[in-house]
Amino acid sequence: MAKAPGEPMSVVTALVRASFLVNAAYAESAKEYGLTPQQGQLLCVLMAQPYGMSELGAVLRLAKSSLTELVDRTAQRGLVRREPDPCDRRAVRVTLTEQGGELAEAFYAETCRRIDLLPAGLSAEERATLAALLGRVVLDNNVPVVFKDTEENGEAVPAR
Amino acid sequence: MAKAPGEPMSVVTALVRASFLVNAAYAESAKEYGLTPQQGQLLCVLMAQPYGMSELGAVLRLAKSSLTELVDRTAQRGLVRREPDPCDRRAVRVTLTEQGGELAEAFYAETCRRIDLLPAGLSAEERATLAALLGRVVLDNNVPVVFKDTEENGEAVPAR
DNA sequence: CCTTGTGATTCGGAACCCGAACTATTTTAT
DNA sequence: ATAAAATAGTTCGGGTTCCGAATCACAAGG
Repeated sequence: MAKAPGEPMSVVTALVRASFLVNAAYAESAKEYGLTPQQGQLLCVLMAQPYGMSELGAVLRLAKSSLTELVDRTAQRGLVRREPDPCDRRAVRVTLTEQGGELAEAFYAETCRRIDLLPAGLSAEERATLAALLGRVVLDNNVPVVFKDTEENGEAVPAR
Repeated sequence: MAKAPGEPMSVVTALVRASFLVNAAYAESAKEYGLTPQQGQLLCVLMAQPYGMSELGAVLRLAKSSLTELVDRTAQRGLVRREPDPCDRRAVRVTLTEQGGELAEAFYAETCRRIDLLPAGLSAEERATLAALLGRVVLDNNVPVVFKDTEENGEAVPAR
């Protein structure tokens, strides 16, 4: 049966509902920059380095055809471009254009700002604990780096 | 600049990447039941009670037209139905059919099982702490109940 | 040199998203 | 009591996203 109101939330429910919250903040941030969430995610992934399509598809967990079209649409806007792979004439590498790089940085910063507001009700120590635990879940499950980690996006967890 | 490998992950990055992880598990669970993630989410929300379209749209954070079509598709499959609102002839109420209720329960249980595996590398105490902190973030941000909370989905946080 | 495997694209089909406009009904103002 | 305004929900046009199968070009292996 459903829990009584005062009863604490399970970790499963907390993860699902937190995900819903983060998705909404991410989508709002993307919208502010005239991006769709998928385009925003593509730009964020490419901030680290150019990627081949196969690897990019693995990182984003998309079917090959889905990725081809996402890259098509994003390239159409001048934000990314396909470059020939010098080592393999079948392959292309996807990289940010100058315009795409600038938009990616701005979108990334705004997304960091918005997401950083979500745990505002926690103390610094609680934030650090949350980051440590959630970070371990992320690492344990080999989540690809769909969002880079820098000092600029919220204070880092103090070293142990 | 990017952090050194050993440096802890920020709470912002942890939230975004954890969200990616949860989304993937959710989508896999939906697929196993022949549902799309959106249909699964609709079913989960309706497990609690029937909803009017306006309230349902608010909970799911969808435009009115998006919800109309989502309900159309899900009703087409016999999983939900629209009922007239006895108090307001403009309004309809969306409720689960018997078939939809059964599928919702199965999908919900499987999703709980999958999500419950994600923090498997944490101790029971760490899970409780994660649930408490993430739960507070969820409550602080007024996240709608897009996923119900019962004793069955992972152990609850011990009472304080 | 031929066969197999890989990288990426194309295609058909479906789901999903939203804003504007519309219809029916309820609520509010006169 | 009637008209105007607001609300509930649907329709429509346009766009994004998803995927499996099929295809072509190229690389690797036999």
